[in-house]
Amino acid sequence: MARLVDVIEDMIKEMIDENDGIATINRSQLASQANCVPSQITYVLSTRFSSGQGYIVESRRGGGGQITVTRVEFVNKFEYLKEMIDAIGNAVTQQQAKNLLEGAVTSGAITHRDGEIIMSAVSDRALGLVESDIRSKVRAQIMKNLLLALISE
Amino acid sequence: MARLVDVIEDMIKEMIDENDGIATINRSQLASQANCVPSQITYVLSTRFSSGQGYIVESRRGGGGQITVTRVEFVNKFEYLKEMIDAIGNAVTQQQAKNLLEGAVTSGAITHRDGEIIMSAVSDRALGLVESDIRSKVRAQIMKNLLLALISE
DNA sequence: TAACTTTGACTTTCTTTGACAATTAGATTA
DNA sequence: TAATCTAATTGTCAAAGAAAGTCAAAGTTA
Repeated sequence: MARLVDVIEDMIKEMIDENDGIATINRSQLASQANCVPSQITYVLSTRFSSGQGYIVESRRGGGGQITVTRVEFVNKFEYLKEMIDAIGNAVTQQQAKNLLEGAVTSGAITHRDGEIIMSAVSDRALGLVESDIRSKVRAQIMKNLLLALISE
Repeated sequence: MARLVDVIEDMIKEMIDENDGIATINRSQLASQANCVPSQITYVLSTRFSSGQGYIVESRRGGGGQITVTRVEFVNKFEYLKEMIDAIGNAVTQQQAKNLLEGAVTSGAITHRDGEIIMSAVSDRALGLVESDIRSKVRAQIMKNLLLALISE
C-alpha cells in the first residue's frame, strides 16, 4: 500500500513535469483527488518540496487562493550555489552568512551587489524582531530562498 | 475563474495605458462592466493602486463625480523607495509586499529581478519559522532593510 | 521507541457583497 | 438671490465567503 505522501508527491511532480517546471495547485481540490484532508498537502509540500530540495513554493489565501510550486534547475553554472544551500543547512549565524557570501562573491558565483543585498536581508538588524533562539534558523531559511531566487531567473 | 480583483485591476491598468497614464473612472459604470458591486472597485483601488505602489488616486462624489487614477511618472528612485518604505510601515502581509513590489517594478524604481529577489526573502515560506503573530512585522523589517540596501548603492 | 504520517479543529488572510453615510451639481422654490 | 430639495456619485464598514496555514493529537512504521 503506497503511502499517501508518496502518492501526493508524485501527483505534484507530474503536474510540474507537465507544465514546464511549475505546478499550480488548488489545495482542497488536490486533497479531494488524493482522498485526504487538505493539510496533508501542506505536509507534503513542506517535507518534499523545500528550498533545500530545489523547489520554490508560493501561495496565497482567500478567494481564488492557490499554491504554486516551481522546480529550480541546477545547471552547472549554479553548482556553487547549490553547494552553498547545502552548506547553510538549517541554521546559520550572521557571521557564517557573511563568510559564505564573501566566498560566493570571490568565486564569482554571485555579484558583489547581490551579496550586499542578501546580507541586508539576513543581518541581525533585519532580523531583530526574531527571537534569538530561532534567528539562525530563520536566517538560513531566508538565505536559501534568496539563493534559489537568484538561480531561478 | 479569474479573480474579480485581478480582472478589475487589469481593466484599470488598461485604461491607464490607453490614456497617457491617467484613467478616469465612473465607479458604478465600471462596476457594472465588471459585474460586481461598486465597493469592489474601491477595494481594488485601495489594495492595488496605493501611493506606495506608484499611483495617485483622486475622487469626487456627487453628480458628475468620478475617480482618477494617475500612474506616477518615474521621478527618482530614491523618492519612490522612500514612499515604499513609508507604505510598509511596521507590518506587511505577504500579499501587500507583493503588490508593493509589483508597483515598484512597473514604475521602474526597481528591476524585475530585484523584485523577485526581495519577494523571495519575505515570502511566507522564507519566514515560516517566525511566529505568525510577528511575521508581518519581521517581514516589514527585512523588506525595509533590503530597500535601503538598494538605495545606498 | 523515535521518527514519520495522517487527521481535523481552529486560525489567518484575502475577497466579495450590501446596507448606509457623505458629498456634490443642478433644479426648484420662496 | 438664497435656500432647499433631488438625484447622482463616491466612501465606509462590517459581515459573509473562500481559500490556505497551524498545530497538536492519534496512528504507523522502521
